[in-house]
Amino acid sequence: MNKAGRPKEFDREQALERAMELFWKQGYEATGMNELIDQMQIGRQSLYDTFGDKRQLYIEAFRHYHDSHIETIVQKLSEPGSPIENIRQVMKQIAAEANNCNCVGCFLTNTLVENAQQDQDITTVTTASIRRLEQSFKKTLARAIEANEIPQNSNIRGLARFLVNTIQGLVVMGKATSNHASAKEVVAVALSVLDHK
Amino acid sequence: MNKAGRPKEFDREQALERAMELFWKQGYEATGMNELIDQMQIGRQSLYDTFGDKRQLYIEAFRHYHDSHIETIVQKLSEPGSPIENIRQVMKQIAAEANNCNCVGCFLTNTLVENAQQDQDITTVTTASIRRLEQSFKKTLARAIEANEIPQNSNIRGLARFLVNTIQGLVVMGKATSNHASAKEVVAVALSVLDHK
DNA sequence: GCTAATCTTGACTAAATGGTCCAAATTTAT
DNA sequence: ATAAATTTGGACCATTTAGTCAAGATTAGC
Repeated sequence: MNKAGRPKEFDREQALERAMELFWKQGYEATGMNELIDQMQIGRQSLYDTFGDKRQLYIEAFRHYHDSHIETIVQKLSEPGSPIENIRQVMKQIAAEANNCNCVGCFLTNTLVENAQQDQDITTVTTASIRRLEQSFKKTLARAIEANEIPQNSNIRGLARFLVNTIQGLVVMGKATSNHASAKEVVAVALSVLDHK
Repeated sequence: MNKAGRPKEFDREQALERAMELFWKQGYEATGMNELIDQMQIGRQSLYDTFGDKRQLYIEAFRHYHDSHIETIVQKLSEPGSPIENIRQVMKQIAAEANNCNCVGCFLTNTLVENAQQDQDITTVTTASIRRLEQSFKKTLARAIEANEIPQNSNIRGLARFLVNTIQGLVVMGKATSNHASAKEVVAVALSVLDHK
């Protein structure tokens, strides 16, 4: 039986969302617990009780990112209609987001670069996100073959990996140039590999 | 007149090389001055006298990276022989390096992700490196047109940006998968945009 | 040999870090 | 009402951080 005590005064998901925003903007090392406490608007002890330590909070924030952002891309790719058009739309949107005012890029990319290969648990979750994206593109490309939008003998695994690779590139390049026109040009060239080959 | 005092006991470039290695492996925030002093094998005060503070040292380390690594790529692209073959070789090499044991990726990419858009001076030097790469690819593609290796009407600026974008993607993906076969697949697809279009 | 300039060494500092302790507050179940 | 369970707030702590200070060492020019 749950002899539940005093209820939490904050919403767990909302606090996590705020933690994610801060980690996303600043990275793991550059973000302090005091900043997190301010931004999350919860007490210090509540934070530690609910999320463990900084590292666990970060991983939880990453999971939140995966569920709220990566899965959104997956869903858009699987929408009805032309599979290739879905891919086009997703790529265009990412190119636009990578060059908007915030310029925060992508939390997955940031985490891969800052923390993967240094922390096994983080490598596990980031790799899972990458694979999820890759599989999602692959399924969409398989549907494109069925719909006769690309040739029967297309190497869909290679194309899927290529598209994920292009996305990661776009996000990094957005930090360098913040040039939407440039990103659009890159997407146009990248998508040309799907044309009437 | 230079009333030169006691000479330095260390080699500036060598110390910088070692600082670069550490920043490269761990990033800016995760690297402490004590670690740097150990790795660089110079005294604390010598470090501050010679390089200023941590931030200036980092920027100097980045310049060192540019001179020793980025310029190497530029040089390989401009070597005599088939321009397209030069591009092929460079892309293949980067795909291999992005998946070697160290898995440190590329210092330019790391810096872009961790520090650009937060620090103006860093944004300046990283953007310059990206532009340098882009121009180098563009020149190589122009030579490819002259050599009739690609069509006269090729959009060489778009292709150049696309190739730099692909490189950034490869480095990030290397952190996620460490799968050389996958990287080779990506490069193959990417280079297919240069085929008999 | 003296002086001015530079480098080296290690002790030191003030601030910030991630994390803990504990008492008071608030809830549910009995 | 009371007891058990949980959350809250803030004081607190040990460690680490980037950076400084000062005294001694080593050089070149005079």
